[in-house]
Amino acid sequence: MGRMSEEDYVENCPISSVQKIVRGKWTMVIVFFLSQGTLRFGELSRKMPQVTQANLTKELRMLEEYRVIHREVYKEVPPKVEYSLTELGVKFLPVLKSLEIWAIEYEKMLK
Amino acid sequence: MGRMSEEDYVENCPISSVQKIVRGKWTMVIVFFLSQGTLRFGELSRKMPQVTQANLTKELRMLEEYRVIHREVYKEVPPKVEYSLTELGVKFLPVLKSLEIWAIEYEKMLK
DNA sequence: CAGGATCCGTTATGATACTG
DNA sequence: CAGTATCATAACGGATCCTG
Repeated sequence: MGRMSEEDYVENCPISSVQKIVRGKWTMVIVFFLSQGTLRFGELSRKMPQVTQANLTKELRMLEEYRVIHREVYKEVPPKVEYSLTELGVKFLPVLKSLEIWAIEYEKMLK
Repeated sequence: MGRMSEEDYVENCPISSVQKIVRGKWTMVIVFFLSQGTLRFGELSRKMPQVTQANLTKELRMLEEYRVIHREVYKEVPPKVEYSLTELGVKFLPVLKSLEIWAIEYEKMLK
């Protein structure tokens, strides 16, 4: 493959393929929490009280579909579902970190 | 400041303050293009044919408001407006880079 | 307990036409 | 050239109730 022209960037650039993942309102927060270890749905939900269960479910399903997190269902009563980062999810942590660094720069700038 | 508890993350974490910037559908693409140099509205618009002028304007205004880009208006006829990255915008480039790295990992994973 | 289903208002985005 | 204005639609986000 040759050099990518600027004109093709929007179509071909890798970022556009993952943008829909990053754009989820809670994806990064979810990844952050799961970076500290496996969590059950209820635990995650309690850490993010602003998010309704319906929306949390939606985001989790999206992250699962994109293979950022893993969903383990235990066939028990009462039901038990655990979420954890996949390998791909772990590899996302540097992105989270660099964004955090920028966020700090951003806050400094506001003063 | 002491350690941030997990429970406070969503409210206090720096990321939430910049999330709305990152979440813009075209913000990262705009920043990418401007990282290569100043561009006029029309030039940028031609590089992103998927985006309507109206929406491009909105995103540019948002990025300007958040001080990621600078908007220079020349009082001429015909009008001329140039966009460029601010210092803060330049500092965002590592984030873009780390996301790109992850995106490449992501594509590999799909095979 | 985990999350599915539904309703519904708010944003986001798009197409198109128009203007200083 | 660099937008605005208008209208229409789609996606998002929240609240509420339901179920294996």
